[in-house]
Amino acid sequence: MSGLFGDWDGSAADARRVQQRLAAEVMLRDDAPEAPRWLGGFDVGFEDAGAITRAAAVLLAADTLQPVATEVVRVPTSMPYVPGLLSFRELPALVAALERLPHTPDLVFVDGHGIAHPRRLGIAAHFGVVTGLPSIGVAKNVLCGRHDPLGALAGEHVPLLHRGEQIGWALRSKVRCNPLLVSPGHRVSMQGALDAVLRTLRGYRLPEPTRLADRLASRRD
DNA sequence: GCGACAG
DNA sequence: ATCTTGTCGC
Repeated sequence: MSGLFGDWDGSAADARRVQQRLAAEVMLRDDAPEAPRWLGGFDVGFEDAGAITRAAAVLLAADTLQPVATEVVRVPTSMPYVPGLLSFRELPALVAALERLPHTPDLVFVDGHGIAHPRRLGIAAHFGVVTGLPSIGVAKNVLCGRHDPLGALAGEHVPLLHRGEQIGWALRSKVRCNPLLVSPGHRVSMQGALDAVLRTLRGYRLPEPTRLADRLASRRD
């Protein structure tokens, strides 16, 4: 593949065309050959009033969920945030951080949506397609679609629907916290995405991979 | 035409 | 996303 965005000409209209083309390559089946050994957590933050994009990558052992390596990459911010085009702004930094990890993750969790996107190519799905890695999107807010009211207990979940199809799940990951929006990115099924997030929750609203990356990207750690 | 709109 | 301490509620 020629780069993260193919032959994108830089315009918003063309970015949407590129998304439609890449969305056709998304694979929504669990085809992981074996039990994942390494998990990856990815998120982006900003410095200098947005002038610098700060990408964080965390590698965790799948069995213990303990971090074994972290990477932070800082690059000049290339474009403003445009709803629906988040990956064009954040993906380059995230992939750079991925390439610096000592091991390639077997399954990746990205802060943002997977296929729960107008053209079914949120940043987690885009990340998966260009890297070829199984990926899952974990977002804190809805971009498109809607869902029924959610129960108050941790673990309760309902489908996130858009144009008559399920694009993800609204998940109460922790009591008294707003639900998470979970959606498959690439090489993961709808059920597989939910199961993977449930398995990596450890008492916080965010699953460990994304929670640790979040702390690094937002300067807190 | 009028809102909504990941991070 | 980010600017930012204490504070209300469970």
